[in-house]
Amino acid sequence: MSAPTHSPRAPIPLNPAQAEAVEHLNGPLLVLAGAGSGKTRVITQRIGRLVEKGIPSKAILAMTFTNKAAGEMAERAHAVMQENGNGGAAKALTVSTFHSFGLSVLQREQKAMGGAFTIFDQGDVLSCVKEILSRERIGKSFDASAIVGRISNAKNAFMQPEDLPDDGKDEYDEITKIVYPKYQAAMRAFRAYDFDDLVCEVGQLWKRRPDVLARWQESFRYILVDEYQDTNRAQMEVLRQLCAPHKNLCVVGDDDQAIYAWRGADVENILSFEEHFPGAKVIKLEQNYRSRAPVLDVANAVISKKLIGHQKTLFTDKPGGDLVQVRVAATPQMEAEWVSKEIKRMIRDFGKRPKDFAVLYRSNGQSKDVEEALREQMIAHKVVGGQTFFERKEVKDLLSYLKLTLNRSDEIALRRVINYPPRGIGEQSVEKLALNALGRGWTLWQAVERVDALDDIPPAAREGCKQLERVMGETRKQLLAERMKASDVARDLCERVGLKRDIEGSSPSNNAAGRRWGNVEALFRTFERRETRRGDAHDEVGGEQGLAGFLHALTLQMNSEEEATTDVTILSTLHGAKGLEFDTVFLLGCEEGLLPHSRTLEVRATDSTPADVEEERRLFYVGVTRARERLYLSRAKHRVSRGKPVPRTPSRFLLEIPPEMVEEDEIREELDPSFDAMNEGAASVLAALAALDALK
DNA sequence: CGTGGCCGGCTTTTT
DNA sequence: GCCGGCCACG
Repeated sequence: MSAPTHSPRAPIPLNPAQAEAVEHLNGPLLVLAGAGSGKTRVITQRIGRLVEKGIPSKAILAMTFTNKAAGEMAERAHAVMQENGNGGAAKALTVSTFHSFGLSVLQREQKAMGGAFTIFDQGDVLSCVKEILSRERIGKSFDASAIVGRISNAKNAFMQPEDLPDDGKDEYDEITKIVYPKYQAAMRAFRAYDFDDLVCEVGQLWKRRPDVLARWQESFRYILVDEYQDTNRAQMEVLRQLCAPHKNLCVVGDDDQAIYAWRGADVENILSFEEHFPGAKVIKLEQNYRSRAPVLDVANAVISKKLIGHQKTLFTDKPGGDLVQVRVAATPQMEAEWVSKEIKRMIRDFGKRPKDFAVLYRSNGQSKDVEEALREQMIAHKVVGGQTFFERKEVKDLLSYLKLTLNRSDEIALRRVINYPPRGIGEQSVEKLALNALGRGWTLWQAVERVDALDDIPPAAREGCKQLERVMGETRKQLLAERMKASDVARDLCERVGLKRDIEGSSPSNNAAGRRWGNVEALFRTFERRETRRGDAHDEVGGEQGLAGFLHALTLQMNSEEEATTDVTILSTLHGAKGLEFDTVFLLGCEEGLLPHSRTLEVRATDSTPADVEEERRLFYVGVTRARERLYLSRAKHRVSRGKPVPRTPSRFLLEIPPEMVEEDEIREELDPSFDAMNEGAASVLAALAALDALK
């Protein structure tokens, strides 16, 4: 992570607004913290202050949005306590995301009910809904992911199946009204929770069981929430429940940085905080400690055009700074090439390091050209986000076997591996098993186990079922009875099902086989790393609990392969860059259709969230405010989409910036022979465009 | 039942 | 231009 949001300024005293926020300890408090205004510092100082005042740190709960943010905040809070001489209290502090907090509540409360449960990721949820659609024989050609989106929206709004209106606005509302209850029933039968459940099932549980709620209210008497603008209705309800008796809720956020409405976040939470929590105090932090004036001017210019929300204007007392640079390239390839050369130049001429730079863009697909160009210039870099490792087929397959070992009701995991590697249980046989299960009230796994009691299963499939049952039985024994380490269990399992053999046999090349098996081995290593790390004594490593805990953690932090990557240039989407800051920021693709993205410009029937161009504006704002010293905004004049070259127009946000605030220039073509190969693609695009023009 | 090839569609952001 | 789904064949 290359975001030391604090280091050089730690000794600077709090400004009056910050101090007020730190000292206001009791009752609801809303801190409207502009970008770079020291909000994390306010939260951590406030935690330190609470502890100084004698509040036991175990009664304090700090909520963040991402795992990364949680880790950072815990670290900084510990540092503050250390400074205050309360280092001993640090361990008992709880800093977690809403999702992992929800998980631990459900885990603790359901221990009595016994048994492991599974967390479904997007892919699992999608399979589940597809399964329901086909089982229910609901017409045809519904977009399952659109339905998933609507269900998720309902959950985010803290709505149960019966809370959905009978008269939906469109056919997707209607189909969702039918599917949602069936989906919930299936999830409970599978002993599975989806991401949204981790929050709203807690709210539902507390609603049903005031006695349980009372216990949690007693254990957490001071709540702090970061990035409050990104919370959804369900999260707000959970907070409201938790704070009901003491009202000690401090939320920090910035409505100008609300960029997750598409995922159910409700800006109303921060806009109406004072209504939700009567008597709330509101404090605005407007002094920016991060960026030079020219960067801030652009940020203010963009955000002042917004239509709703709390008005804030950031200011700085840092003098000087370079004018914001706007660059226009012929193609995205040339844009990327220019970025890489500019970074190289600044490293060479000004002693900058790779980590001083970030390249930001709207969508993951834009990273490819930049990666290539940076590789060409030999600049160390890292692409954040862009789901990768845990999405790989072979990784998901192995994880499914392990999930199934712990929770044999997990039908999605079972379906994934029931015939992988092939063991004679084809699609027809799976459907027969499922039908039998349905008719007899068994789970699918029970149908596999009791295949002898079924008469319409072909012999090959019958054998396959017995084989699978044997494999799973042995694995379960190793894990539960012998309490073997997860890494060893996983290795044995692969051996038993012949995973390596299958990968080698089914891969197109030796190379591909090596890579795929390498992914499996990487997963082994991930297990081993956790087993050896075990600094936190309360985490069991072996056996059922150890594996279950680890699988949950893996699902909740899919893409954080947290390796201390230090001195590298960061490539990230704008969403992924929130909360980070860099010396120099390149914001690529400032074009209509990309930023704002075309998906928000043209509405589609399957959309589950109303498109909002204002959110794109805030996204642009987030990108701009990541820069400390220098900011570059760039765009390409032509881009290839769907195989065809398309002329591009500058982003409306670019046009809204007063011209005197920026310096604009064309990126001129370099006569560097080593780039001939790269420019070939660009040249052919230009040639095609010329041909197109000639036709007209 | 399993495999390979062909055709078609489309492409945001993530706990 | 790429990936994924579908169909036909072995």
